[in-house]
Amino acid sequence: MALEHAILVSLAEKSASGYDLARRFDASIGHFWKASHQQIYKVLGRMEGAGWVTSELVAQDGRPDKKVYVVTAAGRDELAAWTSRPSTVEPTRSEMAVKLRALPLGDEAAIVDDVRARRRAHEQQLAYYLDSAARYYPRPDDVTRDELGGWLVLRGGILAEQTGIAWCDEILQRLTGPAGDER
Amino acid sequence: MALEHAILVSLAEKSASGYDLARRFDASIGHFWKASHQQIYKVLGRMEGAGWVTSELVAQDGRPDKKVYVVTAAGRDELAAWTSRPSTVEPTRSEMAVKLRALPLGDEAAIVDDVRARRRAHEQQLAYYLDSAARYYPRPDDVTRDELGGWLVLRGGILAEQTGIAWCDEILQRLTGPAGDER
DNA sequence: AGAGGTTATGCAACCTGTTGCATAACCTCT
DNA sequence: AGAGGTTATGCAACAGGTTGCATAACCTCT
Repeated sequence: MALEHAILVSLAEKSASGYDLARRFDASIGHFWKASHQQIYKVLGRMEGAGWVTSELVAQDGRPDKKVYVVTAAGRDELAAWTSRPSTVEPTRSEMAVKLRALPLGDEAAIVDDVRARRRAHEQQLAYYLDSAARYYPRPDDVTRDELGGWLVLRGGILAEQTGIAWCDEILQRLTGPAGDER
Repeated sequence: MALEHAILVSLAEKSASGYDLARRFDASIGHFWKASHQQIYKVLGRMEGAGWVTSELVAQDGRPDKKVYVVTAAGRDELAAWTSRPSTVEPTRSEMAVKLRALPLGDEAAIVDDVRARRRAHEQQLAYYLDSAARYYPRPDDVTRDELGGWLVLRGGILAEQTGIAWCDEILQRLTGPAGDER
């Protein structure tokens, strides 16, 4: 129910083709709302049917034609209306939590490896976010009104990754002991 | 791909009917893996077909019969095998993040209200977790091997809720100013 | 000319989960 | 006897998303 709106936000910033959107979702917005190109094409079709966007075929040289989507007035209205509706809390789904509960029934060494892998993933993502923050928002106190949303989203990402790392550390300490953080 | 395993874990702790499981999912495990009763019944049927569980009709007095599910050896094998497979990172989906990016295009007052509501929800959930921690794990350093998983999951919940509150506070401070945390 | 990569769009089949509804046994309260 | 609540199981239709595949224009490298 919200991929539509994530696409509207992205298109409102800059009109784009399905392919462009898929790449943007791989890079920035996608860190907080994943979508495959198939899903994006499908939803774009639905959105065009609803009159939220219009498309225009653009010929390019050196590469195939593309279909550029532009947000309509109705699309902007829908986006505004959506922001004024209370958001639904997305259900938590933590595979890690289920695995932890399965500890006495499963392969503890493999679970420890899995936690280590998750910790590495969190660290990598955190490094990426910190780099983005330093690059795009060098002076956080001076962010403009237009940049504010992006900055706050990035802050949320940073906080979440740091928390993920802290949780993994607590788990590893309990499972491998005080000397278990070697390697 | 993991509701099956959440159910196996729950059934391994204690055999139960679909109805019992639905209530457990409302209470404890469900905080980390939501499931409706319809979905639980559907999956239980599939699991019985796969031979992971068997069911037995149990007559009760004062209430309708129930179908009690018991984990089989194959079910335990599957659970063990699952724990040794690396977990897939569940895609992040933050409606809040999308709304923040839509700030200049939407209804800012409504978004602020929404953040406040989320903050309250996080606080409520945190209070619930802290209460559970005090009640079931009064001495965290002494948790037994069997309790360890449950304790670590609860810790993850506590950390996540605290982070959620911290993020909301950052957002509110930026959107309503230093005096905006009244009420 | 052919192989392999990038840009670009899309369909079909499938899986998971949600929403809404139906059924039924049994209890308590009026 | 009837209304309303709890316990208990389940189906059908739909929505959202994933996986796998197909197509095609165009580029560069061999």
